[in-house]
Order: sequence, then C-alpha cells, then structure tokens
Amino acid sequence: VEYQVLAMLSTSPERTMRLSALAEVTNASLSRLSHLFKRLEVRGLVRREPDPVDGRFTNGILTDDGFKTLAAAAPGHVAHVRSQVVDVLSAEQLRRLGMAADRIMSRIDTSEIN
Amino acid sequence: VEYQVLAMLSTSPERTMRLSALAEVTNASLSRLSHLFKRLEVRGLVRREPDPVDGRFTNGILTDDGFKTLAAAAPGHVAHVRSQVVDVLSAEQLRRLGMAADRIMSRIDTSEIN
DNA sequence: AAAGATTGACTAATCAATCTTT
DNA sequence: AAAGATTGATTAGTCAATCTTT
Repeated sequence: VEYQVLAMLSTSPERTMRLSALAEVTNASLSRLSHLFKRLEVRGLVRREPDPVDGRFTNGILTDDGFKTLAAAAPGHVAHVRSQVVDVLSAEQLRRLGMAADRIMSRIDTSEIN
Repeated sequence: VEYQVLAMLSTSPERTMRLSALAEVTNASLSRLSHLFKRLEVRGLVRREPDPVDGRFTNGILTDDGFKTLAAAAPGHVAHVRSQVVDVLSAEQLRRLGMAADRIMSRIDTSEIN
C-alpha cells in the first residue's frame, strides 16, 4: 500500500491527491491510510495540506524525496510483481483474476455497514 | 487463519495436526502460526503436545471447548464467505480464481529463500 | 548440521472514540 | 448532522535470534 500511495501520487496533477481518494484506490481504511501516511511523512516522502477549497479534505503531496525514493524502488518492485504474479499466469488468466478480484471487492464495499 | 486452524484440526484424526502442517495448509509462517496458536491456547480452544515419535514436532490438538466454539462460529462464517465471495462468482470463475491463486502461491513458495 | 518450533522486539493494522469543517 | 480525518489503545504480523531434538 505504501508503494501504491507513492505511485498514485506520482502520476497525479501536482503530485497531489486527497487522503480519502488514496484510501479508496488502495482499498485501505481511512484509519489505516492515516497511520501509513504519517509514517511516510516522518520519512519525508510525503506531506499534508488542508484542501483550500473544502477544509474537510486533506491533500497528500509527494515530495521530491518521495519521488526519488519511488523512482529508485520502482524497477525492483515491478520486476518482483512480474515474476511472482504476472509471469505465472497467461494474459487471459490475469485478466480474469483481475475481474474476479474487482467483483469481490465491490461486493464487500457495497455490503459494508460503517 | 484462526478459523482455518480450528477447522483443519476438527476434521483430522484425533483432532490433531503438527504445527508445521498447519502452517503449510494456512500459508502462514511458522512464527506467525506459533503466536496465533498461543492465543488460541490461552483461550482454551487448543492445546499442544510434543510428538511422541519425533520430539522435534509439536502436535496441535483441538479441545472440546475449541470444537464447540468452532461449531458455533461455522454457520455464520460459512454464510459470510459464501455471500462475499462464492455467490459473487460463477462456478467457473470460482474454479479459475482458485487455480490462479494456487499458481501464484506455489511460485512464491518455490522462490522463497529462507 | 538441519528441521521444527519458540521467543522478544519492532512494526503495522484494527477498532472505537474523537475532532474539525461544512 | 454528515464527511473527512486523526488519535490512542489494543491486537496481530514480521523479522532475526535462539532453543531443542534428531
């Protein structure tokens, strides 16, 4: 999830995303994301800013250090996922795995009582 | 994993299995399983015994209390998994999901350097 | 030495309660 | 009140080191 957060931020405009949006795309709870983001912040990889438009939102921003750290980690991370997951399945199998996972996650999301 | 441990024990001869075997079927590390088993033991759901044949093994045994707890939890647990996973996919999709997961897990297992 | 298992320290995730802004 | 987020306490998982038995 830490990698996902850094990666999502790196491809976003201004390298910025709302924490609630990050929680949603990573399928993490808001509480988990808040703790996780704090750890990244302590390490200097991200920072927070209240949304100037709507103060309820908090914007997460990737720092230059965070971008460098992501860039350094990416090749190894991608290679690892490829060798452990992607290369083990056919293109068709991988597509079907993704579809099944999406179905299950959306079912869980809609049935949850918060 | 706690549920899996209780369920596996309940269908084993003498309601007994080696901890290393439990770790393998649940895809948990031996360390994780040891901690988890200790928690179940504190709750009185399982107990340990050294294997009389080979003292390196530890046998995990389901207690009567553990069996009752499992029996009480099973209907709800099964219904939940069914509604969140099984019922969301077709029989064919479910079979393919299982096969893909098995492939990935066995790849991870064989590439691991302990 | 190797296999099975355990331990303790550290890190991460969960859960419920709380706070802020709208 | 509702949405977004945070906090602190508890529980769980990880990692490396260690112990026991073969």
